[in-house]
Amino acid sequence: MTAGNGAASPEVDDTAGPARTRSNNRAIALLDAAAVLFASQGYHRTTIRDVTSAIGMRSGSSYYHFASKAEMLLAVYDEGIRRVQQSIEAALLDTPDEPWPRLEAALTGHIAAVLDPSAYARTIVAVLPSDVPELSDEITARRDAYEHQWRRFIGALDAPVDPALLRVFLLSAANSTQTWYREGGASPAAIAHFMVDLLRRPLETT
Amino acid sequence: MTAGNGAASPEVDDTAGPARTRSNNRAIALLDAAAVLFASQGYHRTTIRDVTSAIGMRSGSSYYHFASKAEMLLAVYDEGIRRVQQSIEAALLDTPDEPWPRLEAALTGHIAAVLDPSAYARTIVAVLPSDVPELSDEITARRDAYEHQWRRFIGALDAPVDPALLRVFLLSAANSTQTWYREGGASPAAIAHFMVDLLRRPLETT
DNA sequence: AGCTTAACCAAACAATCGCTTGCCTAACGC
DNA sequence: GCGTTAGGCAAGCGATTGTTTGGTTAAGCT
Repeated sequence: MTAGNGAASPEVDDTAGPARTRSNNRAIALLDAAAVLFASQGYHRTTIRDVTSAIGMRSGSSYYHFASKAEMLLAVYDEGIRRVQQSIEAALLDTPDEPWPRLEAALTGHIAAVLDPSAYARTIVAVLPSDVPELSDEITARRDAYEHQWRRFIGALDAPVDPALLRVFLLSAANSTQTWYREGGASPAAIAHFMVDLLRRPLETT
Repeated sequence: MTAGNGAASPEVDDTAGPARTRSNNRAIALLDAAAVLFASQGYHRTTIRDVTSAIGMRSGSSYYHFASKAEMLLAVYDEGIRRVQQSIEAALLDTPDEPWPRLEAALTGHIAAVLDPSAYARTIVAVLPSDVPELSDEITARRDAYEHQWRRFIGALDAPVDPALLRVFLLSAANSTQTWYREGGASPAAIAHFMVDLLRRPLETT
């Protein structure tokens, strides 16, 4: 009697949706919804009931796929990092093997991933290690691993500046797009070009 | 069993602390603790019990000073903005009236406020409007008002770049100090100088 | 056809949250 | 001294949270 019409189906209307097959794994749909909610509302404001009801599922069923809310976040996090790196490699494909163009391409890939509506990458920016103390170490490790690979892009420039400072500034500026970007604005490539241009060309007017 | 040996003093040990005078207003102590917790843990992970027990007070007593948790955050927010602006004006005092030095001084003031251990300004960076939907409008208004005044610093440069983009990049980079800054690192003035230098001097090596 | 089991639901659990209520006490103005 | 009241405590309220438990259904192999 899951779909009773006389009695109440209190949380979810299950009239729609594709037919359930055996291993039509809804864990992915769960992660998709979780990514959007984690990215837009943060970890704490997002409840398991929010995530499950977004795909027409009851809250308890989530625990068939993920052992806990924290583990669900970790799965979103991993997929998010996978997608940023994939986006960067895609942008690097048709790029000449020179330091500045490579940096610009990497920034393009990073920004494109952060602005992607799938929201997986956005979760990495939105959910900080301090938000989930129980996962603080694991989240920090993943963030560090990702940021560490940026050293090669910065280091290759051989510029007369502190590479660590330049790295954090570039990444934080790139992540800020998530805050102010609106539909129909400049493309990720244009934004990345603007950033690189800021560094290469002197702004001095006098 | 925090202190009690015979009977229970379940939450707080009240053996210490200065003598209570009539209007020795503990609302300020409450705000001080709230600022630290909001900034380090975020809004949702911080409970009224966390804040009150940090200063040896019971949770209910908070509502004598603040009507709600949200109103408490708003008070921290207002004080935070007051302190950033005050910090900027202090840095501008002995600065020549020229665009680039003024921008550098403003950045110095902003960074110094964000790194201040009082954590009031840090709360502005840590707590986003989307974290507290009921206060979204009020928080956004305060953020916008603050960011808006940065237009004069950027606009005065008369540089050949999109001033809006330059503004968000500079502010997000300055705010990022909160994430990576560790005790004994470069001074706010040095960090600000580094940022301005990135813009003024070309990094091109070839 | 029969059995297994992936996948889900219904219902409740204990814990914690923001917040309210009623009471107490001591500092202050008169 | 005396009444007022700022300031705080003790205790609990209702709502919501992450999570558990036991049952139900149908897909898929044999």
